[in-house]
This record gives sequence, structure tokens and C-alpha cells, in this order.
Amino acid sequence: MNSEDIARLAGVSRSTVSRVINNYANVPEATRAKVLAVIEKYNYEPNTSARILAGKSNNTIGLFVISVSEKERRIYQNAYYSSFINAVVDVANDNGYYVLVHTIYSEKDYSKVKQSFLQKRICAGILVGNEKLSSALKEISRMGYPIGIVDYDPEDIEKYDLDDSNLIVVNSKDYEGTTDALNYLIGLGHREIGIITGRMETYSGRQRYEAYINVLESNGIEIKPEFVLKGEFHKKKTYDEVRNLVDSKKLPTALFACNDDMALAAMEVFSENGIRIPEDISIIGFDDIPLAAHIKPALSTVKVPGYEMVGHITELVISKIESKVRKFHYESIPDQLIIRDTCTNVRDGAF
Amino acid sequence: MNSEDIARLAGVSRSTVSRVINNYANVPEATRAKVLAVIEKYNYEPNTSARILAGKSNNTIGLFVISVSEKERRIYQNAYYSSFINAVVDVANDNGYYVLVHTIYSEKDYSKVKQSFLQKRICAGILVGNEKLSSALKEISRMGYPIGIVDYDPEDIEKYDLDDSNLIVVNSKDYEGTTDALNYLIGLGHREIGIITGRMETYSGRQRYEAYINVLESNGIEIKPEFVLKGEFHKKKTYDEVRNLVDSKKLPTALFACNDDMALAAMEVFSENGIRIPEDISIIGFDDIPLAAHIKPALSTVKVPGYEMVGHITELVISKIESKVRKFHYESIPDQLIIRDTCTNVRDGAF
DNA sequence: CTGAAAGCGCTTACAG
DNA sequence: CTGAAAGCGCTTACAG
Repeated sequence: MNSEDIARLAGVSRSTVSRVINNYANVPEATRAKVLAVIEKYNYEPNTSARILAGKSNNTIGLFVISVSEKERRIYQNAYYSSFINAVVDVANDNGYYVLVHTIYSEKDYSKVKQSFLQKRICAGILVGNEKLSSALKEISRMGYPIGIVDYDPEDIEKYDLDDSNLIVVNSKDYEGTTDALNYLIGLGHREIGIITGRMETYSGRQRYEAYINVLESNGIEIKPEFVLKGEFHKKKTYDEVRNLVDSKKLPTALFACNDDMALAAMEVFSENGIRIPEDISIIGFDDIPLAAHIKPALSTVKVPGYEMVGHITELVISKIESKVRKFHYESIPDQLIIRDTCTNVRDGAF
Repeated sequence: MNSEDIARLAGVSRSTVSRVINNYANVPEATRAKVLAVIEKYNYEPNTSARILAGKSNNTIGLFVISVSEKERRIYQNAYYSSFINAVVDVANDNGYYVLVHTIYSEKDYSKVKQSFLQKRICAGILVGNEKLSSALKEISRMGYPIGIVDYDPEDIEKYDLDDSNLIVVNSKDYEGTTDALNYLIGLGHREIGIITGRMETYSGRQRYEAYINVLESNGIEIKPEFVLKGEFHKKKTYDEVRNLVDSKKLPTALFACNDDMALAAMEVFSENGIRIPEDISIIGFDDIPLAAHIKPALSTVKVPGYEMVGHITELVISKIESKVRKFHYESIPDQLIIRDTCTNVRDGAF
């Protein structure tokens, strides 16, 4: 069943069938109804490849989920990501777009992005993932398609010579979120504040660390290298770092973890060692993963609105596809401090 | 840049370029190298739509994530699903396939499946989701494309008149998993065993319930209606049901929850009411979501190998695409009882 | 308002 | 081994 069949059955030409399908204005209602009836009756749907080849948009957004640092190829383990995929698909589908999902596990896989464009499979791309985006990004940005990136340093655009006219960058306000968390801790009287850092290959990892340094310094609090634990956003790394800290017998009174996974890992180690939270040490995380509210004690954290952020970038990408305006768009979304049960006034503690 | 440009640049015809791209045997090495060099140099990738239109497979699998019962369109909240998407994408990408992800939130959305086939966007479909699959499935099964379905009653195939020659159904062994969990509880001395049921619209929901009934009966244990709580796989519903149970002052000594979310909800309610787990009541879940191992006490449960299950069905679908053998394939994957800290011998308890 | 025809970029018998 | 040509199923100027 193709447009020619429909045309014959409706007693018109393929041109007219096409006009009906594409909602051209200059088709009399009677003709339109006649054609529509045949289309309906035979359950006809135009061949997508033919339409694209003839000049229509493919209406497909590529979603590239980058995870070059994970050993295991289990992105979903990271609760962070699953909401991203869902957000893109929801918003795209609502707007009549399809989404092609790809995972990127290595530097080499970046060629998949370029390839998808070159093969004309997609008309825009959204990149999410926790790694420094490779140099491949320069090339990708220059292909002329709208590209949405989540968690990217806007200064890197110039630094890596990207073409920003096709770029949409949406970040969460990690610096401010971190500042809020730290000020909260300081307000509770803490002066010995440690950090479990994320991956410095990510913008959010760097921002959270920088905010830590700056807030402490501007409050006249000394930054002790032994209280700076390198967690890399991973639980495994964090276990080791926190165990070392515990072994050193010198604990801070509060610990700021750059994500909830690491905060949880730290809590486990403390719990194993009879160190009470928050009595012996306060701890605060980042992200607000579902688990955070459910563990005991419930984890105080900084909520990153992941679904909203990614849903929003999807809307921006779609409007860029349709508007043809080529202009850099940057946005950052506020985080929210969520106070639960893992932080307490330093004077109430055992120290 | 198209195949004609490449042809001219390489001094051959488009036919030869095509033969090189498609790895035809009858191209001399020298010619192949010459063409490849030009392709490489200009970063040429053949236009996908043109290839498909000319007869190539679109190499795209549609992944339809069904969630008609959820109020909120947040599939990812269900930890269950995110691993599914990831599994399909990983396996498909590894085999050179693309995946188009769609969410289905209403009965009406099922037309998206049919449409995607009719428009020739996809050459196979995988349906995952927690609802009774609609009657649309009959039509979909008859379109002649391989369809993989997770969690579907094989008896419904005949009942709903599906064409099974294109079907691949993969379930987890819910009945056996439930039996294991219940036998474990019975082995601990429990005779007062309640259940929080899932959605009866799902095969797994029904299987788990049926196994509960049968195991109890075959052990001569009375099934008390007041111990059958209707949780619908949802936390909210479960809170209400468990509160009612607690208010009734008549608790079973053990509770089998048809998924971990509901087990967790029950634990929260018990905890609020000073009912200790496992001392006052044993509880066991189903699924083994990441949270299960991390809450205190750690939840005993039946692990469903979701990623493996869906990865496997993806492999089966791909081999069906490529083999052209049309024959029903059914498989069920064993679950695994995971004993952690929420169940204890009934004699040790406070009852 | 509508049809004939060109064209999108490939693949693949067909003929040599 | 290789090229000319038909054909895949549409869309869209073009002409009327």
C-alpha cells in the first residue's frame, strides 16, 4: 500500500494524496475527506524513508548517553541517568519527535554521533553523561545540527573551539547549590568540613569542588588536604577513601559529598565503624536520588532537578530545530537544599 | 557529498561505490582500496533513508515502554525500567542496530507501535511494561514483524488470538520465585503469612498471587482474606493497606510483598508504628531493586534478572530479524532468593 | 485546485 | 569485474 494505491482508490493523483497528508491549504474539503477516508480504510501510513528522501525532516533526536568511566556498562545503575532518558523521550514524543538512544562507552564511540548525522538518521543531538566531552565535540558542533549538552563548562566552548551557534548548554547551578550546603553546615557551627570530590572531568565535579574551596576560604576556614577525599563520583573509590579517613582517627565534624552515591558509601563505612550520623559526623550529599529519602537516617542533600533539566533542554533543542535561528543558548537551573536527618549542630555532637 | 560524488572522485561508477560499501565479493582489492580512500577522505556516510528505500533493512528496533497505570509520567521512578532500556540499547548497539524508544501512557498510544511499523521506521519491536497488553497487540502481532514481549502470559496468545509466529515472550519464573520465598518463610516456622499483591493486570502479578495461594494450600495453611493486601505494585496503595492491617491489631508473622517497592512501603509503616522487623514481623520482597540491599534492615527478596532478561530478549529479536524463521519462542528465566535481614524464625519473634 | 514529472540518494538485477 | 538504468515511495515546484 503506497501513495499511488491510495491515489487510485480515491480517484486522484499522488500529488493530491501528498497534499492531504501534508495538510496543504489548497485542497477542497470534499477532496480531502475522500482521500482521508481511503487512507483510513487501508490504514495507510507514508513511508518515512521516502518522505525524508524527498525532503521532509526525519523528526528524530539522537540521545547519546555517555559513560566512558564506568567499568560496567550499566548506566541505569546510576539513578541519575534513567530520568534523563525518560525526560527526553517524554518531551520529544509529545512534540511529535522520535528518539534514537545510543550509549557511548568509549572515546571511539563518539563517532556514532557524527555517523548518525552524516547518515541523516537524526536532525539534532542531546548529549548527557559524566565525562569530559571529547575533542570529537568540536567536529560535531560544526556539523550544523542543534546539539544540546547537559553539564558542560561554557568556557570550554571557546577553549575547545566549538561552534557555539548550534549549541544549547543546560547545567544545574552546582556552584550555588554547593554554597548553600556549605553555608548550612557552617551555620550549624562546623569549621572542620571535609569533601568527597567527584570527577574533575565533569563540569559539575569541578564546580562543586571550587565552591567548596571558595566558601571555606571566604569563611576563614582552613582547607585540610587530609579532609579532601577523592571519590570520583563512585562508591567503590569512596569506600577506600573514607576507610583511610577513619583509620587516620582524625575526622572532620562534617562531610560534603559531591553526590549521594558517595554520601551513602561514606555512611556505610561510618556505620561499620560505629561512627554515628549525625552525632559524630554530619554528612550531606548532592543529587537527591530516590534512595536518599529512604535510608536511615534520611540523607540531607542538594536536589538536582534532572528530569526537568533534561526535559527543558529537549524543548530548547526542538525549538532550535524548528526555528532555524542559530544562536548559542545557555541556561542554568537552580538546585534545592533538602534538609533531612544527617546534619546536626556541631555542639550537639560528640566532639 | 553523495555516492555519485564519491564515484566521480574515485573514477568509478555509483554501482561500484555501492558494492564497496556493501562489501560485495566481486570487487578487486585495488578498486576497493581506491574507493575506500575517497570515502574516508571525505567522511562520506551513505544516506540511510536512501538505503532503506532501495531495499536495505532499517536496522532499527522499537522499544516501547508501557506505563498506562502510572499517574505520573515518570517511568524511571520505577527502577525496574531503567535497566530495561539500558539492556536493549546495549545489546542492539553491539549488534549494529539502532533503537527508537517510545513511551506508552495510554491505550491510545499503542497506535504508535503500529504506526512505527507502517511507516517503516522499525523492523522489530520490544514491549516492556506493567500492564495487560491491550487488544492492539493482536493487530501488532499480525503485521509480520518480530515482537519481543516481557512479562506476558503465554496462554493469552491463543486467548487473544495473536499470531505467535512472530512472537518472542520472555518472563521471569515468578511462580517458582514466589514458591522459594514462601517455602523459606514456612521453613522458618511461619504459618500466618500475608501477601501484598501486585497488579492483576500483569502476568507476574497474577503468577505471584497464584503461587501464594497454592503454596499455602499445599502446606495446609489457611489463607485469611484479611492478610491479603492489595498493593497494586504501588507504594501509595500499600501504605493504606498496611495501615489498615496495623489498625486491625491482627498481624501475620510474615508478609510476602509482590515487589520491593511495596515491601519498603510496608516497612515504613511498621517502623512508624513501632513494629520491629524481623522481630515482630518478617517481610520479603520481589525484584531486588538497588535500594533493597541498602536499607536497614536489608530486605530479603527474590531477585529478578531484569537486565539479563531484556538483554536476552533483544538478542532473540535480533536473531529473528535476521533468520526469517517465523516460529514462536518462549523462555522463562529463573529468579534467585536473596536472604538478607528482614526474615527470622517465627519462634525468635515476639509472637 | 490538480496532475505530470523531476528528483531525493541509494541498491541491484541486467547486460556485457 | 563493472557501468547504465530501473526502481524504491515520497514531495514539490511547475504548468495549466
